[in-house]
Amino acid sequence: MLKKEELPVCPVATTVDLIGNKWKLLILRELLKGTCRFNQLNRAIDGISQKVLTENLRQMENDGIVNRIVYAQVPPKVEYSLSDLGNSLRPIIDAMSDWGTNYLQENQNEKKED
Amino acid sequence: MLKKEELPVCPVATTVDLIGNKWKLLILRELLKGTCRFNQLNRAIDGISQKVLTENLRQMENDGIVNRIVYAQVPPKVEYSLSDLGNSLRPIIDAMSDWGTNYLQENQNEKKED
DNA sequence: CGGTATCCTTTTAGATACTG
DNA sequence: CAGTATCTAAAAGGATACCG
Repeated sequence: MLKKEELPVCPVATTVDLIGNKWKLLILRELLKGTCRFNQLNRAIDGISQKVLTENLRQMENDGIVNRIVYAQVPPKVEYSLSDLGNSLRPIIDAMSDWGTNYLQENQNEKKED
Repeated sequence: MLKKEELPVCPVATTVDLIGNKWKLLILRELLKGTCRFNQLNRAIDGISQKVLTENLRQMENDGIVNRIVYAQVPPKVEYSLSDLGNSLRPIIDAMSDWGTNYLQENQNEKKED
């Protein structure tokens, strides 16, 4: 039996530990649109480097959020997609998208009034 | 933090720029429960240092998410609370809380089967 | 109590070159 | 194409001392 002390007690902290950083949230945004190849992700996520993208994808794969399929062909083809667990994160990204949309609108209105 | 003019057009990226890091998400979790004094926050957020807490609170204040009220008394009393903008982030933290709750339950079940 | 200031360590990220 | 390896720069965070 698992000791309670080994589990983070707070649900928010648990989620934050798994996806609470800039790059993972942006990777999620991209993969929620559908399966993606490595370079597609690299281009779609503004400012991310190959190294950082690789590192974060590996972590998400280890955490069971992302699936990685390697096609045995030349040139190589690797497809990334969300697992069921990854897909279940959609409401979080949706909430962020909704909030951001609203925020950008307000911001736009402010600029008009200037 | 990006200046307003530099904000990416993407709503998710916008939200991520404002609150997409570990400590801000945990500060939000705490302040969504209600007004809080500095040391209360410091104790409630596991592992955060005084310095990091101060820095993040200042940024959130500058971004219009957090209100800071200083009472002119000795010993000092400073209360932090969420602005309307800050409160409007609630659905995001709620979604993270819901997901985390589920994740912890699944994790618990898995361990029982071991 | 609620901070600042300073110094130092750790973590994260960028740049570049190379490879199956 | 999809990485890895290496080195460096920058950002984040910790420890400690001090203050109104």
